[in-house]
Amino acid sequence: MSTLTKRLPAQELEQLQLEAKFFRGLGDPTRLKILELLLQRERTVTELVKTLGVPQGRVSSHLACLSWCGYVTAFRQGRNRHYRVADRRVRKILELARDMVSDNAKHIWACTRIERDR
Amino acid sequence: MSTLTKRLPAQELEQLQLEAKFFRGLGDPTRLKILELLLQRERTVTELVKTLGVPQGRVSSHLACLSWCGYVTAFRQGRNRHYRVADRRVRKILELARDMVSDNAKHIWACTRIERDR
DNA sequence: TTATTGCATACGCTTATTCGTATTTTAAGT
DNA sequence: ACTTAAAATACGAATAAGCGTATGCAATAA
Repeated sequence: MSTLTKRLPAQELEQLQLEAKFFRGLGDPTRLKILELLLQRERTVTELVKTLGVPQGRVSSHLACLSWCGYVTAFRQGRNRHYRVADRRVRKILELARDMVSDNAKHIWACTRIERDR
Repeated sequence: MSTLTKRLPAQELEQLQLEAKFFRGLGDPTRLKILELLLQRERTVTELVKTLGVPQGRVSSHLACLSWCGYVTAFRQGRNRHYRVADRRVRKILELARDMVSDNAKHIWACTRIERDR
């Protein structure tokens, strides 16, 4: 638990923790790839599993995570559960990030405080 | 290491990993608070330490992280090292996120796949 | 109702990330 | 050159997050 806890008003702290958690939702390559696929078109879990080549359980977990953070929504249709991107802002935020990353790729790559191969 | 490794072209995988890492750079409340302070105005490490109430070493580490990701830049002036936000897009991305978070606060809070009190 | 398909969740393990604390490096000021 | 303020880095301990595997659950179809 961060030392911030002791210095910031509870409400502000909570807001920061929430935002941090929100960003961590985007901090995994599999989840980013899922979002990319869902930005193309809505998909079922099974479709994602097939495309990604990642075990079904893990895909579901990642989807749960994305859903909690508000990046995607889901609905049932027949036997399947369809996922789609929840919000226009998702595309915006990803584009902004991609922009910045391409400007700073070498730097980020060199950073040792966050591991790379994940 | 994610299973994606085996299914994606190396270059695309690397791009995703880079972006994920980039977002994880924003995935800590202390770093978000630092950015918030730097968006107000440029500051030295010592000033940040005083304001945050966080040990100096840790502030420096977080700054290093933010710097590698391209969120901040620094320059020396006299004895001090001044940090500032590197890019207009930083403010944009944070505002976008704050927007989305305020729409989804309850959901994010309930997510158990990412811990909250950090 | 039973079987089956599609999806969500659980659990132990491994790997990342942060923290606390201490130490080292850097370079300005004397 | 020497001192010292300012900042960066190191290291072990603690916590978080991801993975593989297995199991549970729900709803449709038989």
